[in-house]
Amino acid sequence: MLDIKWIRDNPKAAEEALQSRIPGLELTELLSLDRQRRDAITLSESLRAEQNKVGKEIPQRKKAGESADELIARLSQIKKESQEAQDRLKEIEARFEEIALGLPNVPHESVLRSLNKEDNQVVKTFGEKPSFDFPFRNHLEVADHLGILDFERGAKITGAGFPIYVGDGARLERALLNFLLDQNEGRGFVPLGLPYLVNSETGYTSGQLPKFADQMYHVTEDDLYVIPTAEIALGGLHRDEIVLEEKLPLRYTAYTACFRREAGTYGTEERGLVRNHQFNKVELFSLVAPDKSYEELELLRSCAEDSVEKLGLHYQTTNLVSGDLGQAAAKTYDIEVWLPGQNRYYEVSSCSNCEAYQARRGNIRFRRGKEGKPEFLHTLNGSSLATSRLMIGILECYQDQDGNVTVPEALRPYLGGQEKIGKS
RNA sequence: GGAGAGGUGGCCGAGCGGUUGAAGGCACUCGCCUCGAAAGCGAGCAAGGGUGAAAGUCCUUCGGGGGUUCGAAUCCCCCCCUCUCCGCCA
Repeated sequence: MLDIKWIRDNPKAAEEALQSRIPGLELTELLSLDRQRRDAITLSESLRAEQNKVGKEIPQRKKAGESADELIARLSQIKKESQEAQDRLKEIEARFEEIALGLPNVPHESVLRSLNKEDNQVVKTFGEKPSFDFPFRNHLEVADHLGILDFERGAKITGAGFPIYVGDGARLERALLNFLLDQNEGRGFVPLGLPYLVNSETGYTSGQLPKFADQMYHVTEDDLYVIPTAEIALGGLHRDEIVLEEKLPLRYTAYTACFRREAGTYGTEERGLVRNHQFNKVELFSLVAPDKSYEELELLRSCAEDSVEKLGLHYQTTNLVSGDLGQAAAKTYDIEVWLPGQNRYYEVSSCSNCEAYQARRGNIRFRRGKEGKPEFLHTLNGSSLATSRLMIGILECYQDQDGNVTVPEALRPYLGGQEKIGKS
């Protein structure tokens, strides 16, 4: 949600900024509804004020022993008009919200305005593309050889896109999760175990609802949504709260499974673990004072980068162009690991500053000092990291001639010192 | 899932149809007092929104939504949450 007052005062700037994300977007209807909305509020409230005023005279009349019948008759007329005005206001507000809730965030000034993903700017590169002096196997071939992933049976018990991790595959991924959680906890992020199902209010807060409802699994019986990322649950954590400034920044980390319907991405060449309906991810989430949020974004980014570096994988970090940003983000860094089997970089982390977009939707505020007015704080999220995709990188980049996989050193303590994954 | 109790301001807690946006207390802020502090005394202390240059003014909000009524924190209906007991269960 954007600040309607800001849009009202800077309609041109707002429209231009949003057009860098959605070509041809116009704010004229929103602005017109805003005008209508405020007019309707004024009318409705003045009628209500009169209603209250006349209402207060009635007990006085009665106390004085006079008849109040005439006042009551007048009041019912006012009440009728007032009711009509309120109904009209509700209608206008519903339409206003429908549009306002659908608008994405305004890109930060350091974000290149472009609709072309090709323009994403590489801001950092680590390592180099690995080369192999033996016949290279992609992660599916490695996993098949080692017997550590089972897609067929995953499809049997659920459907396509629900892989099963087997034996050392399961252990390796668990090692990744534990490694990342320990890293993050060491950086001062409070570990949380989160619900995987969220209510619709929480869905709205993060910006997932209403626009992307079709990307989430929905438990209609209880009207709960299955989280596509821990970010959604974390966004709801401090909903409707006013936190004291000295509590900031609030930093959290959590592992959750993530569930995505991936509607509309059917039939891609993304085989194996690249894109699934269920995958695992460790998330970082910060709530900070507005003047600290861009500093915090760099922190999230460096945490994620550091973890990838410790795993020894080649990656690049990009500053996304406006057209590639997620709904809630004002600025996003993607960290992309080179996956030789796909012959391209793939996102393992996305770190975003959502500024006050989510805070406004979820009414998450803070107070400066004891006297200060509550203000919206800024929220940020970053993956750290998507372990399913990391698995691909490890299986492909750490394979040897015999099809075995060397365990990255950073993970060995999490596998009881095991150095190799071989055929079992 | 069944039965009961309850959800009021930052916190505790009164109110149970009409100047109650809400008594009282705690916490907090300012002033007095003090060498300083505590205690004591005095004053202040919700959020959101409309309008206005501002002072102000008006509206909404006592878990959420609907209803009864001229008028609801107070009465009725539905839902959510918390607690206790029973059932079920990892």
